[in-house]
Amino acid sequence: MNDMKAGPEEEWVKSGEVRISDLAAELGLTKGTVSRALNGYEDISKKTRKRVMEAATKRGYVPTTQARRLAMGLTETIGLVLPPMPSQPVNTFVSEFINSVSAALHLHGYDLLVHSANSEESEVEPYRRLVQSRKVDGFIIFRTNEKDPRVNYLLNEGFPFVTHGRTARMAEHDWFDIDGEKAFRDATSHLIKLGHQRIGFVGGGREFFSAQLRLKGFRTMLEECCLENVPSLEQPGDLTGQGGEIAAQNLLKQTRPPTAILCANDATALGVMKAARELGFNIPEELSVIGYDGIALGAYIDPPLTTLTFSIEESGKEMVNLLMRRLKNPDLPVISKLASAILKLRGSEGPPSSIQNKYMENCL
Amino acid sequence: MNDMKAGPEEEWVKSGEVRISDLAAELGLTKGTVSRALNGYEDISKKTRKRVMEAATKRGYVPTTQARRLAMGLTETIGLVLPPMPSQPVNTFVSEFINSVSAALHLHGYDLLVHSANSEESEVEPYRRLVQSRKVDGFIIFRTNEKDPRVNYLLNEGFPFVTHGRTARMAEHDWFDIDGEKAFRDATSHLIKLGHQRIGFVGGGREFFSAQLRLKGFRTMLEECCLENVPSLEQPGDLTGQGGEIAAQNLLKQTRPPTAILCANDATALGVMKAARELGFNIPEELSVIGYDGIALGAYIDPPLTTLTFSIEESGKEMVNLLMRRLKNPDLPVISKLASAILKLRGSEGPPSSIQNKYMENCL
DNA sequence: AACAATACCGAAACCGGTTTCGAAATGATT
DNA sequence: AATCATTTCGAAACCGGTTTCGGTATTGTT
Repeated sequence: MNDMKAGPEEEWVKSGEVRISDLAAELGLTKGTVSRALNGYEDISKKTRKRVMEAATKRGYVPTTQARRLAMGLTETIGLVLPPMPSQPVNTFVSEFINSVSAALHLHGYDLLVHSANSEESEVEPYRRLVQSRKVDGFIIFRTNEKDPRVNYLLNEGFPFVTHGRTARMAEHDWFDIDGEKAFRDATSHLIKLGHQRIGFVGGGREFFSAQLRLKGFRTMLEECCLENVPSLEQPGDLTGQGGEIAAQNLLKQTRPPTAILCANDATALGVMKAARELGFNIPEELSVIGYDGIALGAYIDPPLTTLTFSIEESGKEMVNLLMRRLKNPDLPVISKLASAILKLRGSEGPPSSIQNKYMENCL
Repeated sequence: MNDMKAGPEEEWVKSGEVRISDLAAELGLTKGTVSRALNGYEDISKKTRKRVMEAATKRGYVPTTQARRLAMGLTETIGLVLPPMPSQPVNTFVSEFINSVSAALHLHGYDLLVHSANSEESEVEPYRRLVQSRKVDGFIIFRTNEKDPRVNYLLNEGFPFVTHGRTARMAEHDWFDIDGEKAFRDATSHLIKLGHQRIGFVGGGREFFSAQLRLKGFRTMLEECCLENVPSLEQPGDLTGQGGEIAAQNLLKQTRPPTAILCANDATALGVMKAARELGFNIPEELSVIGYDGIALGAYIDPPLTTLTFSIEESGKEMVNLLMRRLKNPDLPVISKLASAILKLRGSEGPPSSIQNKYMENCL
């Protein structure tokens, strides 16, 4: 720029080819000095700092991440291990979550390493490998189980992590979660206010803590409204569409089928709706269905699926905040954050057709 | 193990705390020798190799990835930049794709770095940063545009990458793609054989090469079967549900609406089905709908969505294979791989109700 | 037994940065 | 002008590995 007559040998088109030693040699300094100048050390004169800065931008110098990280003894990388995919993935949660986590990490100068789990090996194996090879500084864990081997392993190692979802040892680690219990209280209350008295519930596997909490919210609200808790109306599920189908058949073939079904997630709800259609139940006239997750696709089916939804972006952000705090100071007391889901009414629920059960007015 | 009387100071519970220099000191060797022993060099005696190996496993030595990579001048990491999320993501492609790519990379000892794109900056900016900071050895790119700035940048830099989807410069880089043209010829042919003569098409944005190829397949088959190509039956879309709704309204409000609609993807098809329902069209009796992507959710709606589907897992594997080949030998000629989609009949298509147009028998 | 060939390992440079320490140069103080 | 405090930078160690080179010790050959 400052000397066009220098000719083409002055061009530095290819990026990333200049090292700190090149800069140092060019400026007649040592690489230590150049490094300190670039990193804002106080023992560098304004003049040389300016020289260094200008040369760096002119030559397009960008420090080699690997070398910097090795020298500083950190990886600036967070690991996220994908659980083995269900055969029929219906949820966009994972990609949205990865997106928001990655974006939030980037603000802190951290990278996201995504690892896939091999279903043939132990669940903790990927974590062990990443820890031992020192590829990451911490983990983002989601879809926790109540007794989670990953959590146990990392707690034992003293390795930083944050979970999306609670565990049996939630008092020992940072976590973020959606208040599924409250969400299902709300949804149940909504159905009761509509006049429903026989409400079915399709849960998730026992291993998923969150599904248990949703069931708890359902039961709590039933009790609060003086409605009987009928065991046959509580069906187990597996958070998949197929599980929903089976559960719905069990519910709807009963002599007194429920007039509404709460589902532990949207995939389950879709299965329930499919089975209901096949058994001749009109939705929402003869059967109300409510899901959980807020998947966008629910808006395009007939009728659109009423669901409990929450901000995945916020989840990602909050979890990253928790993790960054932990990395900065490992000795801080554990903290947690509970966010709430909101009931998104879209049309798959309504008042029961035959008000054969009188509404119990002693409960609001 | 060999001396339990040594007491607890012989325990090495915490993993990843032992360095190669520790091993060397313990064995009375230099770290260079230990390194060569572990990496299978020939100039190490069987005896010392055995000693080193045993000590390594006993102490749980795992080399620090950062240091190894710095020394060897490679990152063993592949970058994948997520495109800015649409406001309403309906597709599980991304998470499945990440999963399969990650798994395939792992087999080669590579990691996957997932980066999110900031919609406020240039599309190539994330790539530039990752290249300059030398965080990755190559890229996996998906959802290509015909004129793709990312491809232009990386080609100019001479940086390795593979695309999922073709571009205008596909002769210059490795790519993997689904043969969307053939897929839509098949789908169109299927509809024609069912008796349809007025077939609508809802495309994607002009920038998506793949959407253009699907349109081409549609047109080709129409021509092959001597059916008139009616411009008003070709509607633009944007690969979203909303776009599908608008396009369907444009199609179905015509005086002679189509009896079938082909959609550039499943999200669009869902929007089309929603609009059709609202306009009183029965599917598939009065309107056939076919999508593309094979999203699992399509099986749970009413009627289940007939779609063109392909193996995302295979896509990921193949792309990783292409990229690994390129990294091993950058000077190899570019190659590409075209996989085919298959028509998955699920029920959203059937013969047109009123056979008002006689079937042209001069075409099969 | 003398010599050449081979096996085996140590020493040291290197990857590309960061950070500590001390010395030289500069400025301030008396 | 001599002394002391500051500013500014060079030298070198370090992070944790890999890889080249050369020198012994051992073996094989005549």
